[in-house]
Amino acid sequence: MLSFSEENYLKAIYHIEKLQSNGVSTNAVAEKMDTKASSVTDMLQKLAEKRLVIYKKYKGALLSAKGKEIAISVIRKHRLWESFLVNKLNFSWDEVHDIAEQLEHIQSDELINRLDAYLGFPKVDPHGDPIPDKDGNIAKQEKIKLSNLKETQQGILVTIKDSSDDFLRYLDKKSISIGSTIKVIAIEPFDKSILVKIGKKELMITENVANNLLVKEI
Amino acid sequence: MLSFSEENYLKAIYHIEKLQSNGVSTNAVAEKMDTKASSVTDMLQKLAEKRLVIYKKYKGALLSAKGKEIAISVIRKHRLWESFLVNKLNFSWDEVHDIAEQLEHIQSDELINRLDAYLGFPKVDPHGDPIPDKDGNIAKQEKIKLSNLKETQQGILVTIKDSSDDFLRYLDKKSISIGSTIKVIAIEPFDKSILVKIGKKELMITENVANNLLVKEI
DNA sequence: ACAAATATTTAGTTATATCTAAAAATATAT
DNA sequence: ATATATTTTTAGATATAACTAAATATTTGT
Repeated sequence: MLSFSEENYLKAIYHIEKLQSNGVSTNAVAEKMDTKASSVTDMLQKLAEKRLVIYKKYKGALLSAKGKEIAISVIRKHRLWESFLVNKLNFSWDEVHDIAEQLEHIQSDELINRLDAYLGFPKVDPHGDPIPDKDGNIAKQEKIKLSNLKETQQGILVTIKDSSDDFLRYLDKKSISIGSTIKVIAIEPFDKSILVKIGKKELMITENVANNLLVKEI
Repeated sequence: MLSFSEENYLKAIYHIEKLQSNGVSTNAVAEKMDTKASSVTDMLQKLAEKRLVIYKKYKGALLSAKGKEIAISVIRKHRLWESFLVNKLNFSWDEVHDIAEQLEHIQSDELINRLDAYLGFPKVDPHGDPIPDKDGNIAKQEKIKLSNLKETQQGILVTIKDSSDDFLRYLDKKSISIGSTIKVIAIEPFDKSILVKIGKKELMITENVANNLLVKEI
């Protein structure tokens, strides 16, 4: 059985792999895990020994099939627990991350499969991210950045890329949440800021904000 | 913040304290935790340093007010999670212990209080044990051993003292479960075995079994 | 009361997961 | 292409929570 720490490393590597197709660098993992590069090297060596990553000195790491399977199972647990917290315990979607970070390490396949059933086999979590099924299959999502929409197009907000507290608070203040329908009214050519309509209100957002809002086009 | 291990020690000491009013011995803790006496000594010294137990060399340990508070909060979490697993996810009450042992260490007051509300503020868990409230108050339960009942008396099974797998399987096979109404038909003077009636069936149980079934007299 | 048995503690070891500082490899820039 | 900068690894240290073996304290039985 793996430690919390090992599971967290596998999860981090998985997420980084999805962004860059090449090997995952020590530094990238260190940044994601908020730890030191030397600690990452130690852990990569250990995970390589356990055949969970393929690791070449100075060349970074990639998940093995087994490592990927474990990473996905942790992500499945994380997203199902987030769904539980929001849908059953009425947390708001920006409060649940830290608790789900703990719950994702609970070991019991039976538990997580029953939780899945109890929630009605949800396809996406409260942030709009897809929930892997029992066999590790993940439904592909057509998500594009809000900044890729053209004037008059609209989308449903499905994912927040930057999940820093500051950004989550900003969204909350502006009443922007997962599921919101957002229409692009006008794009300012000078700084790419965007005038959008959310519900009945019009709002100006920066390009940076628009890059961190992923929508499903409708 | 305390480690899982520290929390488990506090919980073990709490349970042992309830049985013997004097100081909790190193050996008693070692047996309960399935570890070595020397490991217990190490931990008691650490917990004493953190003012969570009062510890005197060779004299055993007692929980401080703070230590007791933490122990009770862990027990509250354990019992609420067991209630969730049984009442919402349809686990049977003999399957939930190991999962609850993990869930009891999740850190979030908000989570546990919302879970409590979601479950309807239950007073007892699926084993019949009382659930401490948010402030650490535990309702007293009038529980007596089935072996203390006299002929013709009856009780509702509220707690299983011995929770070994073998015993739980025995009870399952005999269809004895928390909430069962048990009537004492006759007591054999020779070996104190008891003829009981559970539902419509009569059944002979040994004194040992009767000592491990705690009932609320009705 | 004292020897034997039992319980407890101490000392020293191991494994995990982290860190800092220094060394080594790789990438970059002129 | 070579010096400089960056990245990565190694070596050595720390903290936690276990363990074993040996030492010490307490309890028990005669």
